[in-house]
Amino acid sequence: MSSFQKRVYNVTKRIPRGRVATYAAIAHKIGAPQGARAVGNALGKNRSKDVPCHRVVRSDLSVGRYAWGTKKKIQILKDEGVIINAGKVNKKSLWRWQYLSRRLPQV
DNA sequence: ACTATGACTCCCA
DNA sequence: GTGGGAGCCATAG
Repeated sequence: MSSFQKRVYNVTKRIPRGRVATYAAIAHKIGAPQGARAVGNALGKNRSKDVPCHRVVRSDLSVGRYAWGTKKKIQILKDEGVIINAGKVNKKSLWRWQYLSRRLPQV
């Protein structure tokens, strides 16, 4: 596994249940601010349950793709409490990295 | 080394 | 809101 993939997975693992992050935000977080597409490639290869790749969405807040289907991705997110309207996740569900060391803000 | 591909994004009409 | 086009960068072949 490449070091790029490791970085993507490590950051993705830190997204809490009930929150989402964007491909672009992850790319930026790992020091590749233009690498959103590469992040998608890396996540697309993951099949491990340890990496909650269903919590990664597009910048426009539409859900995006998923190895087991978009339907499944939406279903899991809803189960986790993420509100989805007209195919887009609620802004309030966006994970903000700067809150990492604080208590989870109310959604 | 080079080309093609894609779980993306931005910009403009 | 929508659709097309270009730019982007890690991978695969």
